[in-house]
Amino acid sequence: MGKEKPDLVYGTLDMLILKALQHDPRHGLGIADRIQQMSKDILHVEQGSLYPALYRLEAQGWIKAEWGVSDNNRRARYYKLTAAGRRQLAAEQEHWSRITKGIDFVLSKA
Amino acid sequence: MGKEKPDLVYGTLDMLILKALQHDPRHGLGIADRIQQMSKDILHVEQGSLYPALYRLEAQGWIKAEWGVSDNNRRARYYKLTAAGRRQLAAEQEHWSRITKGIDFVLSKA
DNA sequence: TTGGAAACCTAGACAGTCTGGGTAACAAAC
DNA sequence: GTTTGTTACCCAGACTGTCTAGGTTTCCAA
Repeated sequence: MGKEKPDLVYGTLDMLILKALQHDPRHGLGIADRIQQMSKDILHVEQGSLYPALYRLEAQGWIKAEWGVSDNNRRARYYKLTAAGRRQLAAEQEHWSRITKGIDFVLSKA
Repeated sequence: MGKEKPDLVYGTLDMLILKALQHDPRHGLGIADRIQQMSKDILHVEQGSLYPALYRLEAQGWIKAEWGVSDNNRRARYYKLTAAGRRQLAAEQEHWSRITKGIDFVLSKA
């Protein structure tokens, strides 16, 4: 009943998507599934967050899209990481680890 | 030049404020200073984020305000944690650690 | 008496997420 | 061969939290 907190941290989705594409290209729902799986089912990505994020990332030139066919024989848009995307991923990880370190300093005060 | 990433993670401010009030009451700017200091200067809280957050927290009944006088002899609004606020802090820390664990699972994949 | 700093406050813009819709295409069941 | 379910994509609108950029009042020091 209570309003549950989201299972995502605002502002981290772009980073997670880039990470999910690190090795192979994937289509939208495949990316969401992969994030959920990699996070051991802790994180969950809604479609209404996913697609806007993908457009953002594509507009920034961090991923590139191409139409293809999914395992289930349906048309699907495959995204793959660009070189700039790789750099961006590194930068975002860097930033994330820095800030979470700050938060953890605060939280760990007795 | 480049648009710097914020030195705060969206959605964590409430938790940080509650944490900063854990032991003693403090006034607004004092809370911001304390967060910055506890985080070893990694985090920084803007006034335009701080005050709205304080009203939110007060409206939720997690903190309680009282007018007082600051060290510098200026009038200041001192906030202190309520019992509900303490519970809330615990819940938010729990949630934070759960979600960041998920994110770290994702990021740590080779 | 002017200036700076401490402390508070607010409006408006903005970004990212979520809810809740929707379409199209294929597969399987009947 | 039509219905039903699933996969995959898409979008509008609401909402939340943060930031920018203003502002006021009060105190202290030059």
